[in-house]
Amino acid sequence: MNEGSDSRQPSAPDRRLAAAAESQFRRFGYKRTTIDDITAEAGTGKGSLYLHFESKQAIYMAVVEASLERFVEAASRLVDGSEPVPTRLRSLVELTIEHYGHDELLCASLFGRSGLVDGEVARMAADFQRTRIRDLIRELIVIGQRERSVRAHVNADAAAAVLFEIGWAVVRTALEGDSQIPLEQALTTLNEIVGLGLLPRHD
Amino acid sequence: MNEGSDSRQPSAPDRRLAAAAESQFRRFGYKRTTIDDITAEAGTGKGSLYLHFESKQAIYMAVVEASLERFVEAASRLVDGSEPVPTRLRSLVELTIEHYGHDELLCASLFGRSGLVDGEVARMAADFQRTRIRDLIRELIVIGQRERSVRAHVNADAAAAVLFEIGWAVVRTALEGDSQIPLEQALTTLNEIVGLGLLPRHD
DNA sequence: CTGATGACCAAACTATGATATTGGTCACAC
DNA sequence: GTGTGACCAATATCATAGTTTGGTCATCAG
Repeated sequence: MNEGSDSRQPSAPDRRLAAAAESQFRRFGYKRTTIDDITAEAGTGKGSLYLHFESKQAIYMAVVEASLERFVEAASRLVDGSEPVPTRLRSLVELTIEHYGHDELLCASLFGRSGLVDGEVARMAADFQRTRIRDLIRELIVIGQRERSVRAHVNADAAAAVLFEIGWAVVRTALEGDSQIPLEQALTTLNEIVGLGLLPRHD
Repeated sequence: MNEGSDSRQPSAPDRRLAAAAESQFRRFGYKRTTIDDITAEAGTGKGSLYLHFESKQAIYMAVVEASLERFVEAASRLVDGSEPVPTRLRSLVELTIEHYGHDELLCASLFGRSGLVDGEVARMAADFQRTRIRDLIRELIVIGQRERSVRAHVNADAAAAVLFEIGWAVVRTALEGDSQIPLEQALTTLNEIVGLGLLPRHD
């Protein structure tokens, strides 16, 4: 069995299908990609797709999940860092802007403003991403509380939800280029407010 | 001249047109309200509308501006209060939720999720509302800094922009009923983070 | 003469029917 | 037993005819 440089290499069909799907979804978006597009690129018959994935939606979600894991790996390294929690939060926001600014597929499904994907599958993909990112924030708060660098009085779930909304607003504004103030200033101000609060401190 | 209880009372045509427009826009939304609807209710000819307002958009914006002033008056009373700034902020968020939950016309133009209004005029109306609310927040911060109850180090413009995004996210989530956590808890957590920050305090 | 009116019209929108496309299925071939 | 692609119901798209509407301005009334 020669498994050399043949471009139609005999890897598992589900792998080939997933890779073809990612390629087609990134080029045409969910709405315009057909099952025939995917299976032609994967070199399988149309019906074979349903041996491995339940539906067009299911293979799209698989692509979204794999794409998001790339982001989550980088983000987890930030969460595990040693800087103050607000600084790590700021870095997480920056990484999100950077990553989503380069990943049209994730961006389209999370913000839903393009013609590339809409309807139920877009909602599912967005919920998945939101939940995953919110979990990262929660983890960061719990770590901070364990390190005693975050006030113990803060409820981790509620704070994660609130901070997610905050970070998401900044990310959305940055990606839409629709900001009232420069991004750097917004991040700095956010860092201050989230870290130190508005009230005077007597540290 | 008997100006008694006649329903077609001889008030100024621009007043009658504005009132008729508000009535029709609230009932049918911008998209479905026609100029004939408005002028029929106002008791004028169709062309008379253009003696007082430049376009359908212009009369809609006049209605939005008048409606928003009702909200701003109540909100200004909060801003001028004497409680801690984060508490006033929280009250402002609560008032916004309350007011927008009852004003479908403002809500539709600000959030743009209904079929009542869309396109350029919705953007204009939303920008107007955002700017006005952001100004209220800025005023609150400046007052707090003057009272020395807000840290002087915070840039008022940047903080107003960031806090607006924060409050807006909470308002939107509350009105969409799509929250991960109870609203009361979100408001409490928001109050804590915005007021005290995440970092330990040695007050 | 001045201001109000509503008929008019170009542009936009809507409805409808015909046609094309596509996700999913399964009988058939290997 | 497994993979395939023809098939089909459901959905989407397109073309066309008809309707509606924002804005204009000639006309009329006071």
